[in-house]
Amino acid sequence: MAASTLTEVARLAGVSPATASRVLNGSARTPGPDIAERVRKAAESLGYIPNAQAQGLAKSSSGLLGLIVHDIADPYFSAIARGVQDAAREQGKMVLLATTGGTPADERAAVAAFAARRADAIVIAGSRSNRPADQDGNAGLAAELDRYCRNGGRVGVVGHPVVGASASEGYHVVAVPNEELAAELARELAANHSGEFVIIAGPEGLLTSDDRVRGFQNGLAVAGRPPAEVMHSGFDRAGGYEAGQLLAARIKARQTSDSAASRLCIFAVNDVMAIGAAAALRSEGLRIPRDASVAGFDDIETLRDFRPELSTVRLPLEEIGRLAAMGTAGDSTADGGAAAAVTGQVTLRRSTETDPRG
Amino acid sequence: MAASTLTEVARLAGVSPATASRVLNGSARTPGPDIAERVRKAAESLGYIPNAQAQGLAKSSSGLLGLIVHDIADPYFSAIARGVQDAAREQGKMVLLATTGGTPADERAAVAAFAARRADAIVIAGSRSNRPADQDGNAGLAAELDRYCRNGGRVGVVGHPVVGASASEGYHVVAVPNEELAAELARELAANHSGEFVIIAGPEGLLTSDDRVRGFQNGLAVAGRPPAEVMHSGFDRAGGYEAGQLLAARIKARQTSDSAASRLCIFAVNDVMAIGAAAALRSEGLRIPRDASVAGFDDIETLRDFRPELSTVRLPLEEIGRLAAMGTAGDSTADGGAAAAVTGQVTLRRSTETDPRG
DNA sequence: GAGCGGCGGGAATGCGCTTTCCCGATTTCT
DNA sequence: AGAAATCGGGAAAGCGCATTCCCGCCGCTC
Repeated sequence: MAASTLTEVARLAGVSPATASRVLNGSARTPGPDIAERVRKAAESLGYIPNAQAQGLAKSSSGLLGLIVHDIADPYFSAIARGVQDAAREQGKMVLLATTGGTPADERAAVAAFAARRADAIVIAGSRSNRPADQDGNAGLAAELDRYCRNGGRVGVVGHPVVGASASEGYHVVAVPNEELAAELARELAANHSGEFVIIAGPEGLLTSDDRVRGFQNGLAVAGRPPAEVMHSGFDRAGGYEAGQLLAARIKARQTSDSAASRLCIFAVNDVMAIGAAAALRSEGLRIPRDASVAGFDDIETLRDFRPELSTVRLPLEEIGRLAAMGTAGDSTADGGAAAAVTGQVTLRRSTETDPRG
Repeated sequence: MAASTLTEVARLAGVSPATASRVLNGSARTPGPDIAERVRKAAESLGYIPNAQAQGLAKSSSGLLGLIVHDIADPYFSAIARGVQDAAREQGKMVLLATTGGTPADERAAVAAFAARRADAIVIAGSRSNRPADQDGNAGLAAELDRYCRNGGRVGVVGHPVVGASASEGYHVVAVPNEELAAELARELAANHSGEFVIIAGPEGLLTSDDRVRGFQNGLAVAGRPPAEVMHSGFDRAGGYEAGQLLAARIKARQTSDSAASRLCIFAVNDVMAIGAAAALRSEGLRIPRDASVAGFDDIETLRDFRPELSTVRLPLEEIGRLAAMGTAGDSTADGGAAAAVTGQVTLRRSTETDPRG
């Protein structure tokens, strides 16, 4: 018992399918009011729901917006997803979700699937990777995206252009000033911390992580500080926790050997890693900011109630998602490859206070 | 420059479209190996991507799974979304996302949109509402869902059946034992708390909230305690915060007037509300669990690093999403209206400790 | 060796809708 | 008033694919 079709509606209304189509789905030509009314009534009584697949097939455009994220349950991505969803709704589109865990091969598959569904646009969130192991995957992804663009698809990328993608038109990237903001964070921290800095980074090759590391080091340099040691770990809470454990041991060793040692200042390249690191320190009996400072990046909303309040860089995640999605609308050459601008804000809070009461 | 079509591939391979279709998309009849090879090569060289819309139109099934949530950025929903996404992937489906803010009217629209896209199944997460104001909306939603089911759609609901929906086949609900678990939580808390209980609930009529409140009260009764006062507020952090402010004032008043007053035990019907309440108390200079106990519900992953650790009821959110999505697969009468079972676990942590060192 | 079943392939139809093209009936302009 | 422009509606041709039906060919049996 399939849903009723436009033809049935037309027959019931005593008009041609063409006319029914014109009245029910926005057309340039609007039939007479009496006829329109009749059609509408017929549609109503039949509970007619237009078949979007058929519509899409006929006008070759689907009203679909593909969204690719690493993990929808990660608050970073879900915030972006909200923005994308918002924008999509405004454009009268629906969003198709794909989660890939950040694997270029999976991302490629997702792009292909979106292309198969003839999605009008694709938004890719999530750090690009430059690891040697992802070389092939990236090439494949780039090829797939290029093909998609050549076929008239529009793509919006959050953060970095896809590695190796030729910046053909239809491309749009929302640039996040990770490097600049990390540098600013470093400078501000350096102004208050006399001690040593350590960076807990994600896997080497993860562009977002690399950018933030580089920016932070630059900021340190500007402030006349030596470069911070960089520890590579997972880009998630577990990675932060792991690195935190290592650091905890080191901090404790230092405290005993050299009681005057200045506090370590730890910069984790994202908030969840920072939380992980903080948890590790705490589980080792260390307190923040008394025994060490900890800063993150992103300013994840759900984490704002964390104590001590995390110093971080606020990123307008939802806005970023919006922009990425919005950039895919409109005429295709308006901003071929152009980058929408987004700005963040260094936000110093308790976790890096230097007059530790805690 | 649209993507290449099956016909083009067929022509290039020197076969008929029928044959090309048979080799490229799983068919019962498999053409000879030599021909298959030729077709595959042609497809490859043309970068052929099957048009899912056309496929769907032809075999009337879309490979789409619709997911309806209140807000994808809410960790509760994003956890469920992950489970749904997982299940969808296993079934070779893609998920279509719709966020509605919990408004039945919007939910109805989303169902209609999914129906238009001929989604094979729809999963609805998020508390059903029974408010008088939602009466009409609920009726509309129920009608839309029924129509969808009659047309062969399958729907999975998290928590409660949609208000007013006739349990036709194709329906599947993942029951969450909110009431039982809340009762258990109440009993366990009552065993350790001699003081008064207060419940911070969501808006009246929100089924999930109501269930948890009812369960909690029952548990209290079983433990020989008088019913707790119920404060209604928003179902989110802000709501919890607001209620928390009121309670903070009360707690402080009590502390001054009656120094021997026992600590209040606050049950917020979900974790984010509990966090909000805790934040409010803290901003008023109160400490948990020293000045009051706080418990939540859901055990949101991102909130596990909150301090004091929140006592709550662990719900296997991801699993719930999986089950809801899985339940929509397979033959339609297997469990007409049946409920998949899910169980949670009361998890007492620091926020309700009665020997407060904090 | 003639008849028959089976198999590999193609022609054709239809999924439900949009849209161009066309045609008769009004209008409108010179 | 006659011609041209306009409008309101219908017929029909796809959109890209799956699938049913059909046909020719092969090997098989008796």
